[in-house]
Amino acid sequence: MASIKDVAAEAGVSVATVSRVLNGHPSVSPDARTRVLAAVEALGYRPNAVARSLRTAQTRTLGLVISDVLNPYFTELARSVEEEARALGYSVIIGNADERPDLQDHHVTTLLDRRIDGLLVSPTDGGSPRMLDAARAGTPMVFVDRWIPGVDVPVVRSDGRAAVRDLVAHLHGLGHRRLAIIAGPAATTTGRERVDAFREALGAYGLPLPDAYIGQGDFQAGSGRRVTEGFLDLPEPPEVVFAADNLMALGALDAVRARGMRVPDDIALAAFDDIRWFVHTDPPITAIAQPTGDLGRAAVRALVDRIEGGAGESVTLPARLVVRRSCGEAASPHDPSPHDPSPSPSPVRRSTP
Amino acid sequence: MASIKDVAAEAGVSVATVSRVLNGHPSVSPDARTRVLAAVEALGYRPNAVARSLRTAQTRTLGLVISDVLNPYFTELARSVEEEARALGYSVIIGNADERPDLQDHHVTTLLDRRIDGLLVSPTDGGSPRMLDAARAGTPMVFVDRWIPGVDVPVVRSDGRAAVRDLVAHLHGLGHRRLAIIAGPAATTTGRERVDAFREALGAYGLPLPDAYIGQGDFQAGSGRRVTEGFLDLPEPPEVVFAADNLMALGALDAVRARGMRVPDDIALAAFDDIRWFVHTDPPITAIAQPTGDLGRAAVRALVDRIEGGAGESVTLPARLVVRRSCGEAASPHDPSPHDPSPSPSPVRRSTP
DNA sequence: CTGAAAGCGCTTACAG
DNA sequence: CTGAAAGCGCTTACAG
Repeated sequence: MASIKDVAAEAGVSVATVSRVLNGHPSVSPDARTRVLAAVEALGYRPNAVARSLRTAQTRTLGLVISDVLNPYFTELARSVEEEARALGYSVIIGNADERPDLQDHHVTTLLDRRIDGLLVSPTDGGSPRMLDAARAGTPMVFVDRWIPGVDVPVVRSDGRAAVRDLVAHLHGLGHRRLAIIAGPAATTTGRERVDAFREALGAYGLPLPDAYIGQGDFQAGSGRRVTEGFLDLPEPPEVVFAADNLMALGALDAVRARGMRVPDDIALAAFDDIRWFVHTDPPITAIAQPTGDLGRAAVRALVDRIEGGAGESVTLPARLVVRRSCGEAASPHDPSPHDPSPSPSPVRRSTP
Repeated sequence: MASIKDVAAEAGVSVATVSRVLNGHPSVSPDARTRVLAAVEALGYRPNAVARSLRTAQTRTLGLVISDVLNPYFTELARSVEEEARALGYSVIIGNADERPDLQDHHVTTLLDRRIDGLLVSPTDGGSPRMLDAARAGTPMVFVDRWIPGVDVPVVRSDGRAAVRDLVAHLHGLGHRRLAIIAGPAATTTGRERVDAFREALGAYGLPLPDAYIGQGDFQAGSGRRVTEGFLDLPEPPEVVFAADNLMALGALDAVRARGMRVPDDIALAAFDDIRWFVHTDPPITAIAQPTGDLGRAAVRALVDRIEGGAGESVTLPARLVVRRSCGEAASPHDPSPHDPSPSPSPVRRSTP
């Protein structure tokens, strides 16, 4: 592969001059510039980013460590992150932790070894030593979606509290009183917060959230299935299962189906994190939708701000409830939720007779 | 951040010795080794991968350019690629082309500039000049899923021919005679092959595939919707729509639903590329499943083989038909397809009454 | 077993 | 405007 030396030789100038034209430095004679450009063209020369990074001490690369690529929520997040980063002149390297702290650590380490300019992370756990070190050592960092309390790092996330309240209001209005939740790992903020928000919203209606109605999941489908089976085995099973993410909702659906039961007739189901397929599941699933694309973009802007020496503001965006049919029929033919600006068909429109 | 010099000073040895112990070189005295290790520990030293790459001319990194991260098929492919690469000591950088040739080019260029050791690509189009150049220039490369004819690069893919034949047999057995397809871009091999396989399979039953029944899609949901609307507007609409990927099937579902029609009663639907949600859609969707994980792993092995000077064998794995209910009820209570080793519930088991 | 030195491909003060 | 030179952080023949 041609190097800058080859280009210099071909153009009859020094490597310094080649470097200057490549970097748009103003003090280069028009003649030199054209000769260099011609040489670049002739040799198909492309600057070696590795060498450039070593010299300039910046890689123009962002690391993104997500908890699970197979979760459409994170996939969409990753896509918007890459998009915004590209717009700002950065590349992004994604590390998938698969909800495993050890894998998360592996990726953080690898990314740091590559000297990425900044790190975006949605922590799988309470924070590995490596990540905490990085934060303390001053690596520009921003948390997205999930975060670690007590660490001085901006966090870009969405607040589902209001949406969860809307959901509970919706469920209560439908006559449901025994509501259960499949929680995410207690080590994650989203794992804890969604349970807290749910409990709080239930409290407003004088409803309890007994321990038996809190199933411990891990944000993966398998746990959703197991927890739901446990709920169904209870002497008094819940009337509603609220899954704290879409994959656990998938597992819940599997469990209900395996018993030959039906949603919402036998048990209602709702999920955190909306996905396109929820419109077409049987029945369409009521879900809380995050402004995923906005989160990804805001996170990148905050991180780039930090990289450039800024403070990197934290951002919290609201989530919203999207009512469909998985919790039962609405009382009126119109959407009872004033918080649903969804352009999707009215929830009472049935896709099955 | 501590450099190798700092470690050498701390340990009281030369940087050469530090480098040797870091790289497991045998000729280092036990004493020097322990001192170096202690210094590394004390300083929290981590080798700079950028510098190492510049010096060794290898990055231990693979590039993966996929057509669309939002497509679960590619997400799963990416995951298995990363997994196998990690097992072999490589990192992978993913570039998402979003089915756009210009974006694909951007990522190929960026990846090459970073001097990745090898490139795995599922081309969005007939092959950009940059990619063709890279292949010709000897960059170790392997095509996954989609490929470009006439380029001397191994391809790891799955052959859906037999599964498509099974699908057509299934449809024919159900009494369907007017079968349509939503094709992928003609510039992609999978876009062309799936139509060819479909036409061929129809031919075996003496069924035609008229132009009006070939809709041109782009592997995105929107095109699936538009094409399906076109089909439904035909004086003689098809009885079956076969979507060449899962996202276009989603669009088709949207279109059918928007008309207040039902699958399979009003029109049957089948898709290429199975996803977990297809079990829970209304109705469960009959699909052709690729051995995605195996493809990803085989592709990495082929690429690493190339990188290490091997030939990098091409691999073709069979896809299989998974019958569900979206094409109508099977005649017997048992799965009529002998090609479906799926552990999923029997296709005639109804999840809705 | 160990260290001094060269060099990977760049960028960038410093002189001119 | 231009070039020679230093240096980024490593690895690795070459001598000893």
